[in-house]
Amino acid sequence: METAMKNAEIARIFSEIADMLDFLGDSPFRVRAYRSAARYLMDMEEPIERVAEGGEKALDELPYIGHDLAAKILEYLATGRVRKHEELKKQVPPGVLEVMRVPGVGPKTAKLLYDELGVDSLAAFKEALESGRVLELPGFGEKKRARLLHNLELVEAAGRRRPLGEVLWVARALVERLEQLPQVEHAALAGSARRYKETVGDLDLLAASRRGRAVTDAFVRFPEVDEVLLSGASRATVFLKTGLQVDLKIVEPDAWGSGLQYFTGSKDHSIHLRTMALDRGLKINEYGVWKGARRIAGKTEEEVYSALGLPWIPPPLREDRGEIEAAQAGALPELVQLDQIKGDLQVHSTWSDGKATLEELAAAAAERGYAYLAVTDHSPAVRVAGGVPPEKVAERIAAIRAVNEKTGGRPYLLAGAEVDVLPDGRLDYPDEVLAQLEIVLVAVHAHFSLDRQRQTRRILKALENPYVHVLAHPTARHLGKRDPIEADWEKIFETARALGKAVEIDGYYARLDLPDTLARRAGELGLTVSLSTDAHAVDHLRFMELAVGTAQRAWLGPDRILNTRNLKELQNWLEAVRG
DNA sequence: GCCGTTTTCGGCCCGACTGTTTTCAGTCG
Repeated sequence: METAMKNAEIARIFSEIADMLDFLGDSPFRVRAYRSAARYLMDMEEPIERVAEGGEKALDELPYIGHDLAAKILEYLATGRVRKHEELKKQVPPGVLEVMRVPGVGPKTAKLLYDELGVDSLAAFKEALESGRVLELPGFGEKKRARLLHNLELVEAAGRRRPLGEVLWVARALVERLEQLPQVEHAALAGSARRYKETVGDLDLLAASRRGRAVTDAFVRFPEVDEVLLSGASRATVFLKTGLQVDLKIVEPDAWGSGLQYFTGSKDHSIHLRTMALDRGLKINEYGVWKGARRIAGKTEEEVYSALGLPWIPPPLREDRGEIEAAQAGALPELVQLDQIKGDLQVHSTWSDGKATLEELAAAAAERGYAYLAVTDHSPAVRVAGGVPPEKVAERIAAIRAVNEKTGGRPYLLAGAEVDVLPDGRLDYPDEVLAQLEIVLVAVHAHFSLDRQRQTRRILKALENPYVHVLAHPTARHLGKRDPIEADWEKIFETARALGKAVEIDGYYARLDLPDTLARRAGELGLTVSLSTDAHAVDHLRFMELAVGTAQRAWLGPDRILNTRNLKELQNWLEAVRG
């Protein structure tokens, strides 16, 4: 399988260059050029070194990459560094970039904080906010101080945790590399990433080998590794060039199952299991299940669970949220699987802010074996997203139909929209426009801070519109950047249920919205759940795996999921909603 | 720094929101 590790490394360098230029007051257009290139590199699945085989010319042909950045990519691939990046780092204190990551702090504020108060780290920023020293600065008042303090705490709470989707594919690449080592019998991703937890602090990898030292020796020499924290016979901890911490543990092949169980966690789940074991006169550790000095299980995870009289429990359920009791009762839920998904129910095209044309989306969906794809471009209120004005909707629908004509409807593109919910709950398209669309999603994109009551009323009103099918990314959160909006979800779910409408799990890696716990509640209340990627580029379609992982963490089975249905069934459902 | 039925320099999205301000700067999307 292809891996795109270098893409992430170069993206990080370009993104840091952008931040530093921004701080130094360079041209905002140059800053944006670096940011766009970084984002493009992160989005692309093809390894950049593969493109680079075609030389500077091939790189130059990529969007957002011109003569200059092509040269910098080649420089990085040849030397492992970019001179401009190194030079800027001498001019900008590293902590300043952290401060700029606090929402509400841009380059101007960061510069002011640094020049006037010497703020060069998050800690110094926090001190300046708490002591009130910031109030000396022009443009700073009490409200701003309080807001920035809150945002700082948000960033701190997110800590070094990263969205799962930022690291999952990196993890897979490392696992493959481990599997190729001759001393390694198996390798796997463990930890919270295996459980599809929305954010991960570090990566936990497990390898089975009789020669641990040789494995860690090889591992710390992987080209992605920047710094080695420790390396021994049974474990190694490193930092990758992307700043990500990776722990590798090695167990004997006979202990593979117990090692995998132990390092997958969660901690609460494992503690619960160990307590159960003690009640039966057994002991569990990472080396096996023990009866006295005799090992009675450990080669596979199935064996470990079976030793406790339990069926194997899928990792996304392992949070000690009732899964062990359910397993004991033989009542583990059937979970939806990625290969049961027949289509993606929220994607954006070049008609609004997507990077892919309708034709490109159709081709990418066909490649994934999808039967259908809902093209749901933005409505005009989301200005930054180039929303489609109502008078252009008919033209857009015609363009979608034309693609279906051409492809024979394989996959079938549904003419949809992601319609903004205005602050008072009215929708951003009139009913006669909504009526022309085959699928209508509604979503909040602004006015996040309405109080709970007004926010709830706003969403209920949107759901009550007879043309609406799905409430998309309901909480509007952005991992590590924006809190979920406050609303009475119980009431919203009950209303959606009564109206026969669906709620969404948006699988875009920075959203994962509904979050797992709310999605579980939605499932318990009998709601239909729509899975999507919110793709703005064809490569984003891969985030369906994250939507499915989140659905699994929410205990959702295929019968709860709207897009496990075939096209005809989906169309029947869409029509039935409108009565 | 990218891009171009403008091929070579000038344009690059720009309005809403917030908090602070007496008319606006900074940030965000």
